[in-house]
Amino acid sequence: MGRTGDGEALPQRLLAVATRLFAEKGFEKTSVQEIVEAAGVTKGAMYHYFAAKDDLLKEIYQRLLRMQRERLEAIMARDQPVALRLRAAAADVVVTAIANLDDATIFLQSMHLLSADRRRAVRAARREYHERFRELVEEGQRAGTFRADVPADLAVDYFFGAVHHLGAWFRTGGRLTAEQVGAHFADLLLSSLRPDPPAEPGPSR
Amino acid sequence: MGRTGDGEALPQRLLAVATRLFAEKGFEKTSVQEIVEAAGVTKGAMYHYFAAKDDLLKEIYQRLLRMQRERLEAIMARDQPVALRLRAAAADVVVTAIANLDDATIFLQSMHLLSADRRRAVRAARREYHERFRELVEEGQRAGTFRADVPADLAVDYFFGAVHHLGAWFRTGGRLTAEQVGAHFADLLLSSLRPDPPAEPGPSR
Amino acid sequence: MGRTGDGEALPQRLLAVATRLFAEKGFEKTSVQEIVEAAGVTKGAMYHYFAAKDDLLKEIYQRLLRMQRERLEAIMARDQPVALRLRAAAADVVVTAIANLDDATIFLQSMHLLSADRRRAVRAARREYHERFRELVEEGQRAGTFRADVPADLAVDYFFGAVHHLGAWFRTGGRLTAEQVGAHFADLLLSSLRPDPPAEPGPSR
Amino acid sequence: MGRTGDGEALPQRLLAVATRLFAEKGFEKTSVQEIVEAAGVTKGAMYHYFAAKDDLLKEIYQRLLRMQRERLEAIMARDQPVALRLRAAAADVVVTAIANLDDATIFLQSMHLLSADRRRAVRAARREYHERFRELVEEGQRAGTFRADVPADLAVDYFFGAVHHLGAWFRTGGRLTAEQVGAHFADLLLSSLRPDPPAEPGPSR
DNA sequence: TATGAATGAGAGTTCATTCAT
DNA sequence: TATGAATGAACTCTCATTCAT
Repeated sequence: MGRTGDGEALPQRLLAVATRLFAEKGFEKTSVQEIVEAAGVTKGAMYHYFAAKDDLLKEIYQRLLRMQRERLEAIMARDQPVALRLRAAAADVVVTAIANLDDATIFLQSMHLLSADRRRAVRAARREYHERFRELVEEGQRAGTFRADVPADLAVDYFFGAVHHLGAWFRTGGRLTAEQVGAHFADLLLSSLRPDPPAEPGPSR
Repeated sequence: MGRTGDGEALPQRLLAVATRLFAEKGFEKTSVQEIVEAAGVTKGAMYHYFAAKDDLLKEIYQRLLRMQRERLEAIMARDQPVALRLRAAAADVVVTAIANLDDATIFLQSMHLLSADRRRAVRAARREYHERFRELVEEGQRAGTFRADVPADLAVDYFFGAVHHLGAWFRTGGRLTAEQVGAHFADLLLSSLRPDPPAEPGPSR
Repeated sequence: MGRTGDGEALPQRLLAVATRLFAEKGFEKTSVQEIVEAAGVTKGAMYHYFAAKDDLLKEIYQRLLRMQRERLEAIMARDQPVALRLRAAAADVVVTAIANLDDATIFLQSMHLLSADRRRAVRAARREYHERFRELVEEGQRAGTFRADVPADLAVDYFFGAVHHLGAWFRTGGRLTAEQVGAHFADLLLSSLRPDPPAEPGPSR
Repeated sequence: MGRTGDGEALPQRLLAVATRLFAEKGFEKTSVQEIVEAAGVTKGAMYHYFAAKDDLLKEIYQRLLRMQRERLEAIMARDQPVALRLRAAAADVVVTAIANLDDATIFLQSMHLLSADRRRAVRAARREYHERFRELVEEGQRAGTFRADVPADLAVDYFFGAVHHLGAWFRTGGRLTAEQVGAHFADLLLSSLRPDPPAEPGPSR
């Protein structure tokens, strides 16, 4: 069949189980044995679908990157002022990251464990994503909507640092909803890019 | 003796070597054997000073946290307007993190590998540090210097996310110096906390 | 059908592929998966024709032994002086071994991997073959054509050692052709069996 | 201590045990677990001395090659006619191979399992050894003691084939002693190299 | 203060084989 | 006649840690 009694294809089930365990205990502290036991199969079954434990990680990364990329493209294509598009994109990436907090946590904690080749590939994909984001910022800078004295890539890295860090403090059911955090983060980003910087001395060159 | 021919006490040398290797290859991929070989001693010597491999990690954390905490206290004690103190603190944490980028990288990548007890302890120390930072923000909010419609802790987490993420992109000798990045980050933080937020709809409750 | 598009019956194709791979990489380092992939089928198909991986080995052995046995019988049946028949048989076994060097290599390298039962059977078949060869030697010894102070079976083992070792050094396209090597080997065998051994002290008892 | 209660250093004991098991069951069918159990230690102890299972094989090879090489050198250095020296060398290599039949058996059966690098190194060492042997043959050919119409290297390969094959039939306590087999083999070699080859047609070029 | 041999538990991975379809 | 998902057992190797010296 290719299906088990649990109503989900085995590769997907293995991936779901692995995602949960990796987020809970970390990639290296999660043994293949634990994964297959949690999925109710044997190691051989897992190695039938995934050539190595690393592959599970790779799949999780690709899944997350693909989704974020698609959402960003959709937002960028809107017919709206650049500030609105950036705000929407920023809020959306936060909400999406929270909705897939396990994936995002794993991403952050485990990328350094990938083989050099894989790491390079994942980094390239992420860089490409950041560059799309940066284009939005630069567009606003050219239009005078955003201040131009902040390097666009620095602003983007600043923002994504905050996003990646969500897993360290955000708790579902806590004081703020994912949407509220998204709105706040977007607001902070937009505020920090407003022209007319504060009177205090900024960085001079 | 307590000193080896290399002019540094053995515990410190072990710590320095471990810091470099952990940052390079990750904590779990660095074996005790590699550490002692790089330090030019044997395992027994290491276990004489550190009860476990974990202890090296703990020491690295404590060293970083202690330093950051001391610097923050000194800045907070200044007799300056709150905005200046926050700006100074923000810029300083960036410069310090970059100056100790190995430590900061390890912090981020390996905390989930500590035993539950140790992790709790480290988290508590870091939370305390963040709270001191938050007090600055709240002081400014009460004084009307900073906008009050952004939760202070969210703003702090936002900022420290960016700081923790430095290791992912900052390169010594790159386009920007540590000081320039610190100034930019501080500027972005202060900008985002300015009163009269942008006209676009912010988050409502 | 029993035939694939490649114009060869599947069992034969599997055997041919396995022979090549076993000779290249060794029996144990060749996985069933590799064999079926190289043959362009799936595992199930192979297990339909061969009950076990061992069976492929058995077939290769039997094929080689059967052929050598048949050729030896034909030569022994000739109406020629015994020296000519032994020379012809010796040269032929060399040429045949070289023509089927993969089979011979596998024979030598992998026999110890067979199950005890199979190994016994293969050994018995080979012993029988060697005995036919020995009969030739003994016939010549009785007739005075060959020296009688060398045990016939020892001489045969000596010769077949050399034959089995061909795979270790013979290279097609090298300095000597298979026929030349066969002639030399036959010559060395016949020479060593000539009466009137050399003057130096032979083995005394 | 570096010594166990059994009065032999552990690396040597492991090597001895491994040699016996490899000869009995083959390298690949002997697990590391079996080796260490037979030696009465744990896996870790073995890996403390041997970086890999392969290393045991390498050691066995080197031990055998070193010994054979030393004996050959000693014989070649004698002040004797070349025929006597070749006879002595041939008889000695047989006796030595029988005295270390386990090593020799393993050599033959398992060399193809070594990594490419190691295999190359072992082959080079063996080739060098064969070349020393060949020099003896060539010396005799130049002196007219041996027939010159047989390529010296072919004669050497012929002889060593027979030697390598000893493990397939020689049994201690059987009809012939190691010394008798050595004498016979040497006799066969010398006989086959006698000048004035048999009247029957030899290989023509 | 330091050595390094040895442990013991477990890691990821491989693979011949089975079997429902 | 053939598929390929799944098993289960075994494999080599790693490693933090201990302890007699």
